[in-house]
Amino acid sequence: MKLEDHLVQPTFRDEGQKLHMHILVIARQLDLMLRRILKPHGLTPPQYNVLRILRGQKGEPIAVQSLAARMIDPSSNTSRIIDKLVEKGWTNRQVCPEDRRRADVSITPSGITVLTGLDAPINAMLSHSLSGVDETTRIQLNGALAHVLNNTDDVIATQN
Amino acid sequence: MKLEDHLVQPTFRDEGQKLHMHILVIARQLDLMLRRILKPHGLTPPQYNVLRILRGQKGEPIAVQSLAARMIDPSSNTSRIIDKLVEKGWTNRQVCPEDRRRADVSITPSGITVLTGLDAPINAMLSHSLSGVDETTRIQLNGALAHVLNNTDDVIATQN
DNA sequence: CTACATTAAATGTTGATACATACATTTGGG
DNA sequence: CCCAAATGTATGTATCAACATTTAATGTAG
Repeated sequence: MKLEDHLVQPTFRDEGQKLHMHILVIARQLDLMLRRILKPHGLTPPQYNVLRILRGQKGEPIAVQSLAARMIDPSSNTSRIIDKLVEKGWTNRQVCPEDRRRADVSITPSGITVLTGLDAPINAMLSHSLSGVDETTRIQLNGALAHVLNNTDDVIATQN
Repeated sequence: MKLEDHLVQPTFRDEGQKLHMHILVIARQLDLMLRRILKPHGLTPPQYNVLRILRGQKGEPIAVQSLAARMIDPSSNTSRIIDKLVEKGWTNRQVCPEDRRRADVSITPSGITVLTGLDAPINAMLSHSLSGVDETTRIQLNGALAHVLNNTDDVIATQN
């Protein structure tokens, strides 16, 4: 199904507009697919994102703000996302002894287990979404998108 | 700012993973920038999306479900999004005479005015985000992303 | 014509999100 | 040592979204 069919639109003004729409619609699709895989496990995409980061820490606890900086969606509600994960027993949170403002977060063995079960279906989904896009094209895409990301950063930054 | 800095991650497993992250992070950035432009006007991105579609109808009313099909984010809350726009006097909604289950929606002159004022800043923002990406590259990107979109559709469709 | 299914839209409910603010703790200048 | 500013996290609030259900209108089989 082409982008035009997705948006029931015969043509786009130019390649730039089409590119924006492609990015927005694909991001939306990826999010939807991820949500469907996660839902039976009681996880949302941001929660999954946090668990992935914690697993990457290999046992090293991490402060909430460092976690937020690594998230795809660095919302200001990282605390509440962690709340949910703690409730389910997938993460630990404890006040950092050196700086009692900080909260150290880490993943539990049970959290690792959940992630392990999700690895296969999620990798399959992601890999399927890129099937038919060869390595050279992937590298080209990343190169161009790095440029776009750099441009958007300008705007975001000047308004902070 | 590179993707690696955004996610405070030294490297990515492969180009595919990087591509996914690029798409998700850029979509997030575009949404954030759009939100910032719209907020002073009391609009959210989905509301803006609806107004754009209605303007594209050039006066022709459209049913709620057709509207939903054209939206970037075809949530099931199109009714409530229209509620907000009607409250603000930017759209009309009236029962369709031929099929009284349907509700015909159209944009008001005041809605057109709001959109007109937004055109310049939003086009500037979008065009800036793609600056430095030449036409050839844009076409290549769209070609590859059309492929990706096609792949994700498989997954979405088979689960409907 | 009635009964039942189907369609279109609206709404109830629950949970998540953005943004602003509050609270607690630490830091650093005087 | 004290207090103002900065920092790290949590929470209040309003909005928004997803999903399920409801209401109303139309289509269709017998």
